[in-house]
Amino acid sequence: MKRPTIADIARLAGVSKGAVSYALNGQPGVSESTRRRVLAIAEEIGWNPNGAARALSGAPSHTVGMALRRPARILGVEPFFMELISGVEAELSARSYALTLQVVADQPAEIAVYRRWWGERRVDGVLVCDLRVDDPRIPVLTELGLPGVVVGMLGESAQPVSVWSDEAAAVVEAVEYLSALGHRNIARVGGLPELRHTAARTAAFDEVCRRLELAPAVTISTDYTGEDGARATRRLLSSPRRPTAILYDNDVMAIAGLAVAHEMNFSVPADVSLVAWDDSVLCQLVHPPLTALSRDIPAYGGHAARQLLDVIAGLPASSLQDETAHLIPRGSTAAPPR
Amino acid sequence: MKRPTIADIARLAGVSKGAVSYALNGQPGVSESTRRRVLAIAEEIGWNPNGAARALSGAPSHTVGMALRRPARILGVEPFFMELISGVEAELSARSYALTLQVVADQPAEIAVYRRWWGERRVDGVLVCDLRVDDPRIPVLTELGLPGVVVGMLGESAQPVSVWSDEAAAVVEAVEYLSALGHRNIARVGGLPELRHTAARTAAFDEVCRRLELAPAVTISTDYTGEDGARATRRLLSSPRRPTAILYDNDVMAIAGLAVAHEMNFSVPADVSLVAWDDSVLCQLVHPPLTALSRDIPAYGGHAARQLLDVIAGLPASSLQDETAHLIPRGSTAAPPR
DNA sequence: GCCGGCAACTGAACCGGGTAAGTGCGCGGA
DNA sequence: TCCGCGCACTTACCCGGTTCAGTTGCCGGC
Repeated sequence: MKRPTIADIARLAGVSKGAVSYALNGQPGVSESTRRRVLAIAEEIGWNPNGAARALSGAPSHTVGMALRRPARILGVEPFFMELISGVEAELSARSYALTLQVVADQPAEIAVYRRWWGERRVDGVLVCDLRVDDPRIPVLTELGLPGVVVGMLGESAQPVSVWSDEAAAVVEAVEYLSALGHRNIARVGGLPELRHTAARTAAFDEVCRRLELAPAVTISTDYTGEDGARATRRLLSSPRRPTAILYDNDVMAIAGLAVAHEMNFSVPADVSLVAWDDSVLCQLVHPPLTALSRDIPAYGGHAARQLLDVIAGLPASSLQDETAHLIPRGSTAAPPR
Repeated sequence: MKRPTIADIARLAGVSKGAVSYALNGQPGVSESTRRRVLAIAEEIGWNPNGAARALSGAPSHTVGMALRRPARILGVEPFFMELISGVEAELSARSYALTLQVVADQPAEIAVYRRWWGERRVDGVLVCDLRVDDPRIPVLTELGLPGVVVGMLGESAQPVSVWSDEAAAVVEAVEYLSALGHRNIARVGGLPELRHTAARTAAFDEVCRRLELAPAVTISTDYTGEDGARATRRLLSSPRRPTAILYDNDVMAIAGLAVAHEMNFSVPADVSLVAWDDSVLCQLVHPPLTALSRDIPAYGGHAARQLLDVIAGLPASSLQDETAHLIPRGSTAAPPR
């Protein structure tokens, strides 16, 4: 089936292409009767604007890009990302924007994708995740003038805009709670150390442990996978200075850690307390249900999407501090063994 | 920053636009030395092809579309969809295709999205999910000539191509297993009855129960949510003819059902056996771990993506029968109470 | 020495919309 | 009666890459 163009409409309506364009775009320059006739014909023959042609004339693509740097197969089991994406998608689809996802292998590939998207005018802006310390992606976005919003830590900086939450406050809440239960030796299974928010959490963890005069803060770095979380948990529970509580940087690792505790015949929470960061439905379904630092991740993604659309629209947008994760005590935390 | 165009390259190389186009696309018509010079200049000034301009001349968009008809916020907690998407994305990104997701409210909206994508030449093809009986989307794709691959039941039909698995065989395997354990009264918590694969499962369930001379097959229809699964389970476990085994059409409902069984003080598997369909990591983490009909969903998505790329490329593609889900017995199934 | 044929280009049209500049016409005012 | 003005259009060119029909220049063969 041939796609109808404005030239077809023009022929049927007996006017010129230009007049049709004015009519379809609500521009002045055509009479009301002509406009109605043109719109009726467009509707009747099922005309849709050709995005490519519009884009050539500088129109926005109504698409937002997200390059994800992780193995695609991991995506499906990472609730955080999927909830984030669903929140982004909810906000975008409400404004008739589409989301283009591209999984990339490494940072150079991700930067190449941004350059390509920009060169191809394929997206109007991008959401940048997993911000690193001195992230090379930021100067690239600035150089290209590609609108971008950072999801996660960047701080109060105006350019680029970011949506972030107070990681330090959440760490403090969790550690103070465990400390109040009587724990003196708390370990942490942390995420990738080169990520900014991991660094922020580690710094806050170190500081609060010092302030409360607990055992020196131990953080084991992982890649966020369940396997790595299980490995870290095994190491912690086998060590001579075995912690009585473990704080995990995501829910997948916490659940894997719970399975390891069972496997090693430690009772949760009697022998060891566990706290998850991010509170997907998983945390409530395991036994015992996991105490978690909970936040509304889809909302987080939605806010990021909205900020990005504002930046794209040229509206004044500033960095937005999202809700701080708050502790939801469940069955996986209790006083330490005497 | 201004985006460089082939006109810029042409000026710098001292040749015409046409020559540059030939050089960049590996077409004959330019000498090797000129080609090298053009490529070097393109590289140096950071040229990227403008996708819009290419698309205008009929080039493919290297994008595949997927319209998802469900509330965006649900997406994040539905392991099946997320695993499917991750598998699709893995296959696409390996071939430098991007995936455009769009959440839609209902079927007319979904069809409108297809028409728009087609009119805008925004995607080269689409993946169609949740096929219904007499699905109106299929004739629309045919009418538009928009390449599409159906994910899920369509059968052996050549047009459009589908990727499917043998739902009936999986039902039979599960029921025969339960029957061998001694169960005579098996109920099923099924998905949306208007979906094709649900219909196939229901038919197979009815038939195998009759063949094995079990109690008449009871299927309760749900919308796949955990809430609906819990409700259905409560109803089944409260009924006078309480089943000794329940087969769920997805994992989320099975897990919700497990929680209901606990809440009603039934022991699993001593009092009632549970079987999940689709085996996300969830099933292994709950207690007892759930017996499940397992299949490799990311692979399923990957196959669908590959079929779609073949159809787009005009290669001869035919419907593909994917792996049949196979039963993985775990702790949630045992002989019925005496 | 002339012609055919080919490689290596050039120039222009084209894709489908957007838009600045130009045109024709009717109408009101001086 | 003629001018000026503004509406309702048309014309023409732009965006950036593709493609086809020419055009040039070089080489070989007779």
